[in-house]
Amino acid sequence: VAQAAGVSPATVSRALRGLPRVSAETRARVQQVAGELSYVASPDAASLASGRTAVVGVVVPFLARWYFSSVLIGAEMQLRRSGFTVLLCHVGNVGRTRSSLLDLLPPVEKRVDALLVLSLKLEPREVALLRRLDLPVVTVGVPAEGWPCVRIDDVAAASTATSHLIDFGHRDIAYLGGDPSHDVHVATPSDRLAGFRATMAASGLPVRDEWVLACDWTVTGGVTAAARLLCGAQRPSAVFAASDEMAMGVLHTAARLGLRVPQDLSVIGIDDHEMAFLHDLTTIAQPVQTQGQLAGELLLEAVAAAAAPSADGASRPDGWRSPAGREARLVTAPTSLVLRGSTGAPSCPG
Amino acid sequence: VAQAAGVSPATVSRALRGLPRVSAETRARVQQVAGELSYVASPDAASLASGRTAVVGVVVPFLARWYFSSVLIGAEMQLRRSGFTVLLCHVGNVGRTRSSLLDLLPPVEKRVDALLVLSLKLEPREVALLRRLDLPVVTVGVPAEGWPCVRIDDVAAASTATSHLIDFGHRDIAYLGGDPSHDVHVATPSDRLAGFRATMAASGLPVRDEWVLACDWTVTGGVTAAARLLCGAQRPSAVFAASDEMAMGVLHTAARLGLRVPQDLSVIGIDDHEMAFLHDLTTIAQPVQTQGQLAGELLLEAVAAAAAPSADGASRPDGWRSPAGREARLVTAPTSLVLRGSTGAPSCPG
DNA sequence: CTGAAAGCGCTTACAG
DNA sequence: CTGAAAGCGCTTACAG
Repeated sequence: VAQAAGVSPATVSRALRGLPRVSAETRARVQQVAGELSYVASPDAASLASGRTAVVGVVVPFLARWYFSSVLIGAEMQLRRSGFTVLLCHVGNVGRTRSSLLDLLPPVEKRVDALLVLSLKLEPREVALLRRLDLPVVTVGVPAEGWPCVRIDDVAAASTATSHLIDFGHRDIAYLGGDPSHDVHVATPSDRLAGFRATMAASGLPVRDEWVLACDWTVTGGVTAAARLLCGAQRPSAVFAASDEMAMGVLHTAARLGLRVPQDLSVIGIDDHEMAFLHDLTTIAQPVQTQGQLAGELLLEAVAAAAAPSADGASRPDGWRSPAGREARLVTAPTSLVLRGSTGAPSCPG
Repeated sequence: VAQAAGVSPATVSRALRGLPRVSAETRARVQQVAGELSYVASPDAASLASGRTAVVGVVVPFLARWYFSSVLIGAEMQLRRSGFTVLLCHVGNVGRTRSSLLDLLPPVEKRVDALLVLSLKLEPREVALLRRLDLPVVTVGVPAEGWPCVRIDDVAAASTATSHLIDFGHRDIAYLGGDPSHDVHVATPSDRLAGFRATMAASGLPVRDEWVLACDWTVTGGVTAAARLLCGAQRPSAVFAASDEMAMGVLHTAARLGLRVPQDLSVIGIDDHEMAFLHDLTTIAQPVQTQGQLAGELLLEAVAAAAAPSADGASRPDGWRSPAGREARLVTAPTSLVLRGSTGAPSCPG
């Protein structure tokens, strides 16, 4: 350590961290010496002594998908601004099953101050683990277990998309988005399906079971699902895909089948994926990176609250605590319809 | 700690880590108790005491691009297999400049055993910092400073792509890929441009300066570069884009201009991006995730070597060390031409 | 094979 | 405002 600079380690510690009880003069000297030696405090020792790590674990199921990597970026930038670093917890999937948080978290749990969980469907044992860890948790995409959450209004987004198709005169509309029961581990926003169904019902339109397709949310998933959907004798005049990646897959299959878009088939997605414009895809845009940023803020708040619970807890009568502070914060990001060329009126309505 | 289990902390430590000097019986008991208490050793304390952290920092310029997130996944999975965790060092870019490793590394440097650097153009001061840190470093994409590196043979890949176009009869070929001097911070594989030039020269074809375009390696970058390229009076009959994302942008612009592909314009890229097939894009495939995995392996080797340098160093005469061990390992991943519909013979050759 | 002791590099009350 | 002391939870030689 840099005590060779003339003072005690305690003073160095205080000076470098900007704590109050140091004279300006001493602080300046310490800072200068530290700079010259390019000294950096060891975070491990600091966290051992202080109990805080300044690290946040981010649990993410698919690092390589646009949505997840974008959320991650947003969160990372926000957290870094406050001096936090991101430790990756990639829930790589092996075949149809994914690695469990039960295996993933142990090397991480004592190294982080909080956990950010992106759209993961948690098993009961995983939830139990998370609770036992007693770390602040924030989720993105789908509310879970009463933890604070950042997401969009999936019902409204799906409703907007569905209405858009209905307004064009479509009646035979298919939905691609994953029957929740089929999804192994990603917590799909099942509200999107609910929004679709509700909007169809409100317009007096039937939803055919064969036209509600489970899909793994990837481009290739969209390709194969669309093949099933569009090759039958009866085919819909429009498809609402719950993600742009699936929608792109649908467009690809439609093109291979010689279907004209939007005359023979309209397609709408959700996301406004960075490549959606290449396919002239109409979609519901959501601010993905911003959601990550908001999640980062929520997490910072949660860490602060966990660090100083006595601030407004101990000083008040016991009953006071729960009513105000306990409400799980639910932040809803705005969405908007992005009109492009993949939707239009059906060529032979009805 | 779980010494409530009957033995000393030292024994617990040895038992749980599988060290030799413990009886099978004791070990079993300790493991059981630890399991019941769901005890996990604190990595911070461990690293403080042992000097090893089991964490690797990954420096990545663009988290949201397919290439980088795929490499990251590959590396992460490989590292996790050996008990290592990934700490993210995202070099977010602010406008035309990026945040410096000088700011990024301090919170990370004492927390990691090694550093993986993905295609980043390092400034002299950053290189100096990296050297001073004395951590094992491995790079991906572009060899740097003699550190071990995983990449593809960029010259060969570019040569294959260029030859492919020439074989179709193209003579007027443009290159999109970033003049190295224009690139602020990503270490573009300038070998690709070199490979292009060499192959053109070998066929006696001229390379026009206006047809070698700097580009930021994104889809939108490809769109705008192509607009510049294809609107002029003189336009090439083929474009070789150094990445699929740029190539997709070119295809988009070509379509808007009413050019037929491949009759009016052939386009080839490099990557075999997961969405390349949607655009029927001919390309040079590279195994991206695998490269990440290989980089992870190299990093593990480097960590092991750093941990036990005396193993074959101290026991030999001094001169022995350098010759054999110092060679920087350079792993080259294979590439292959993926033939799709975006390339063909020009409609009016010559 | 096992335990007692020292120490990793910080931070945190506690005295001055 | 500053320093001396204890301790964070492990690991590592060193004795038994």
